[in-house]
Amino acid sequence: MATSARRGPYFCGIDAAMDVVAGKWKALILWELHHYGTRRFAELRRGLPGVSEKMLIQHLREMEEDGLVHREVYREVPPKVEYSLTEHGVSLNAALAPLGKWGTERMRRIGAEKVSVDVAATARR
Amino acid sequence: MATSARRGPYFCGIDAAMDVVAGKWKALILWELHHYGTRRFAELRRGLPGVSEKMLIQHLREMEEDGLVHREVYREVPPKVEYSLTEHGVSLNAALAPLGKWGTERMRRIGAEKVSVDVAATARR
DNA sequence: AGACGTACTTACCCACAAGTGAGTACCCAA
DNA sequence: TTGGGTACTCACTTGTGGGTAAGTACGTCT
Repeated sequence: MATSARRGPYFCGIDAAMDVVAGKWKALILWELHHYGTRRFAELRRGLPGVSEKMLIQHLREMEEDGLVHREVYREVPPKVEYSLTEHGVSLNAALAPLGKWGTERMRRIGAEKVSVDVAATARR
Repeated sequence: MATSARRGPYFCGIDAAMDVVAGKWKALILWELHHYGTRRFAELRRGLPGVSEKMLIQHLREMEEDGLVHREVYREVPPKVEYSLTEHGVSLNAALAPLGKWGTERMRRIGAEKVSVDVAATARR
């Protein structure tokens, strides 16, 4: 089956961290979960404009395997699943903060634009 | 021609930073250049066991385009090219430090091993 | 009765990141 | 004269990350 579980050997810590964050949407998922604390599948899908259901699930599963997110299933009539960050997910998110700051600075430098839909969500925090 | 130059639109700062760091060897190149200050092409190749010449050059060129590394050519009999970090490269590397720390911690947790050759190369200087 | 919402799974496809291997032009040491 | 070192370029191939679209099982809304 596809991806995940490289689990080293790594060249260094950054390599190990990147292995876990690599994937088009993982950093965003991390950020969403950190921001909202806990989110349902469909909420995440709506929060990440452009993500496909396949990739969302795949990434969530990998991040669960890597111990970054917690998956809570409620056996209810309309299915309900809640995702949240584990302590490792939280600490990873914290470790990503300086990188995010650098990236924001870079966006300012090169005059890159933001994805519009996200702006609303970001502006509210 | 291949890669590079996505230049947004980005979802957020992390997205923008990842765009620049994405690539199998970029973080390692960053680390090497930061560690040694300035390195020649062949030195980098030897310092990153397993990298192909094609990828090394490709990544170096992209990082140069992104304003992370400086390329100094000496028009000498045996060609000589020196690579070093720009101030943006240095600051990016600094922003990656917490991530590296997190990754190292994760390696300890899951008991991942390091690539051996790198250890020797690092120890030697 | 049909559309829509929940949370997925499965199959198929393609673009591109990355690997392989050879070639270039020049010089030096054995 | 063969081999190795400098720093690349170019053509070809492969692996896979990610996209698209459909199906599933159940329930409510209109």
